[in-house]
Amino acid sequence: MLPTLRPDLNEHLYLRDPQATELGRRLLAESVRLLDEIGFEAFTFKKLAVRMGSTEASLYRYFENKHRLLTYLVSWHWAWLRFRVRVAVQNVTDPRQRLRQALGAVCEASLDDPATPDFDEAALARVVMAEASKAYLTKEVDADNEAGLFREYKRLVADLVTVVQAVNPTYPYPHALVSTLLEAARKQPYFAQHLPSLTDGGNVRAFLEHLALAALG
Amino acid sequence: MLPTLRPDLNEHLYLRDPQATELGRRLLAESVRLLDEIGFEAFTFKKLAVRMGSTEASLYRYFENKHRLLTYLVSWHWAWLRFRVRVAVQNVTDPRQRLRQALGAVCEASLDDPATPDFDEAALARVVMAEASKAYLTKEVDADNEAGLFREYKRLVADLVTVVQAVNPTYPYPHALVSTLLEAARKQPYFAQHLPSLTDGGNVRAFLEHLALAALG
DNA sequence: TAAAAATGATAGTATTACTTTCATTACTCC
DNA sequence: GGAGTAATGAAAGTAATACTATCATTTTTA
Repeated sequence: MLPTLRPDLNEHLYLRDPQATELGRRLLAESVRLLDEIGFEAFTFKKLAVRMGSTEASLYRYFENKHRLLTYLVSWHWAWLRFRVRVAVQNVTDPRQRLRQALGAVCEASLDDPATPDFDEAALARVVMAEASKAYLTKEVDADNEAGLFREYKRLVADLVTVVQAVNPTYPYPHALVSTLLEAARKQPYFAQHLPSLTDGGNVRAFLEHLALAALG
Repeated sequence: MLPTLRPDLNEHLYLRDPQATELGRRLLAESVRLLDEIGFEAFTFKKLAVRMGSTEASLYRYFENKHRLLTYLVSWHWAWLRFRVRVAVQNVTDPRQRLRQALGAVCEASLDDPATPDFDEAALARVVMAEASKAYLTKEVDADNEAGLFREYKRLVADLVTVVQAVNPTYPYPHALVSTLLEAARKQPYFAQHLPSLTDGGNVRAFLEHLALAALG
């Protein structure tokens, strides 16, 4: 999906557009695999360079640091998910059904798209599950936000808010509900895998649907 | 509250019990302030040692690394919060009212306890808000869980699950609901401060109460 | 008061997170 | 086709991080 969707991500996310060159595209694809394997803390540009047969210096020409790269990858995921949500709700008129469809898309974000064999979207979804919150849980959050680095996430939330508001225009916490649902869609599968006593073993989609529809009355 | 509550935290969290010595207690108190000021990524034992007038080597005798220290502090917060939840619901018999009281305690976790002037609980609550998820979002999550490092959080969830189940024993997702509410209780104020378009500016407690009671029917 | 435990001082290592410089290769536009 | 420009690679260097080790000194305790 990455090579075909090609969303216009905020240019402050990178130093040189990684989608514009072969090395940049390999950087993106390989970094997802490496992040998935060893996690953000152990990830370094040196390790990535060795793996790619490139050099540290070359990779630093694309991204200021690994945190920016993570924010870039996560933003891409949000852009891709927003697209999937749009597709899922199109041609559906009933507001509740639209909400159900949207939540379905949000929960199925971990499936790989076979149309893009060189890009492992399931791996990216796992990376997002484990690392996405590290993109904004930093002391630089306000500066990064000012620079527009979280635009894709905000857009996704805004889209989902309209879906929620169509169900109940008087509900007083649509933004909080949507961000809570999105966080839960990523945290609950993580808990199911690693801290099972924090969840109920299974159907995250059913949980979110029930929660959202109950909240909206 | 730290000096008075003194919960028995899992001994794998530390190398030497920091509550047992004066240096250990200063380590805890100062690390909270430093984490609050500069964040987990910039935090080092060297900086903390300089600030405390101690040495790096001495601090490394208490905690294996800064990640363990963070997990320790966060565990302490959960133990403290669990205590507050217990106090908040005691003598309340109506299940719904018990749930409201419990959520109130969860949302007011950021208030300082004036009984402990040397320990800044409001700062710890801010640290928990910004850093707590980094305690378990690592590649070591399974090993750490095996070692019991997340016991306090699980206990808090378990306590809240009983409160939830008293309201509606047939609700199918009590653990998922509780962990979602707890995450939201920390994320929503963070969003309100740094990413306001992801929330609805304000009453997190009212949002959580409405959400929980709606879900439980 | 002697033994044991805790702390401090100092030094050392491997790795991380970059930056710099310069040579080489590749692309591009006239 | 050749000149100029941009991208990459190779190599080296730096400051900070995340520790560990050793040994002397202070503090605690029995």
